[in-house]
Amino acid sequence: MITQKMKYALKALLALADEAEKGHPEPLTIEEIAKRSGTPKRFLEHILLEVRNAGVIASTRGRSGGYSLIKKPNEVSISELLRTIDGPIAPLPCLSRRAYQRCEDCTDEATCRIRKVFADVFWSYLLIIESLTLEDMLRSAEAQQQVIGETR
Amino acid sequence: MITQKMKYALKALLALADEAEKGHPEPLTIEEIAKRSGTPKRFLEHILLEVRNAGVIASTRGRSGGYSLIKKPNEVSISELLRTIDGPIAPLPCLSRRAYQRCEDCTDEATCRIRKVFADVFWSYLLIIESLTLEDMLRSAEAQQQVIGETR
DNA sequence: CGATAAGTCTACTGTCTTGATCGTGTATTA
DNA sequence: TAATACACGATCAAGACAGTAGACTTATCG
Repeated sequence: MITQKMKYALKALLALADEAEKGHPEPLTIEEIAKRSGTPKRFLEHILLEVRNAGVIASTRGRSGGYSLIKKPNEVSISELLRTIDGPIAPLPCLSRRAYQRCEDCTDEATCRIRKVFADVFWSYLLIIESLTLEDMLRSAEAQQQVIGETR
Repeated sequence: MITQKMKYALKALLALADEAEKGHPEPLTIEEIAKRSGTPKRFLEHILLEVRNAGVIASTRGRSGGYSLIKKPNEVSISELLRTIDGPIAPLPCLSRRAYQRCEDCTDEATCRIRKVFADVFWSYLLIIESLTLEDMLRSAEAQQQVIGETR
């Protein structure tokens, strides 16, 4: 299960992408994004900070400030966002590339049957999810303009 | 990430399956399984209970009692075990068949872009993992006999 | 210059989940 | 009937999850 936070992050990015598509270069305020995405404003602050630190969006301060998308939707990787918000996506710590951790009581990774089986599943899964981008969400069928109301 | 509990469950099943393969029909005691799988004994009790309630293993009480596998390894579904031990495997509650739950603030599932994208990923993922059985783990490469030492 | 509208940063707080442990049961059989 | 095994509910500590709150910085408008 992906977390609530991840859903909020996606809704926020959808709101920003929808706005950018309309040719609007003006940033959206946290308040505005919160309204459109149905996210508690104070919680959204934290989420946007994380997404910004991941280099997907940029913020400007002061009057008429806000957030805007600084990548093209087809360059915003969903799996990267998942890692940023929810942490490693590997089923086992010993299968994670970026957050590798040896399983404490594991004597031999090479012969571990649990690792072996989940590795196979995981590689196939990665192949699918690594290719997903924000663009796939934008183009997904005849979705409404309204971001609010998307799966919470 | 799968939980520690799930890893323990898999190791316990591997121990039982290894034993069954040797033509041993005698049940293994919790104590024995705990030793072989490196699981805290008192914790393993609960895990085996759940696995038994799922119909994968059977228990006999009293002297010379213990647990034994009552399904053929190729009939023990890893995804079912995952659901039993770790809960739903769908990325969103609204995508789970057995544990379906409407997302609270979702006004229209049919047009939800988050749901749509994750649905596509999920179906592909299901295809892979639903076919996995305990047998795949048993036959996985040249694994050692010893269950202990498998990925924790 | 100062009021105001924005984002930033550090804490904190309930509630639930995870990973256990403990005590006390009940069933079986030598 | 004592010993050996599983059964089951209660409890617990630590961490994750979802959110709140307060104080602070930055930019712009009048």
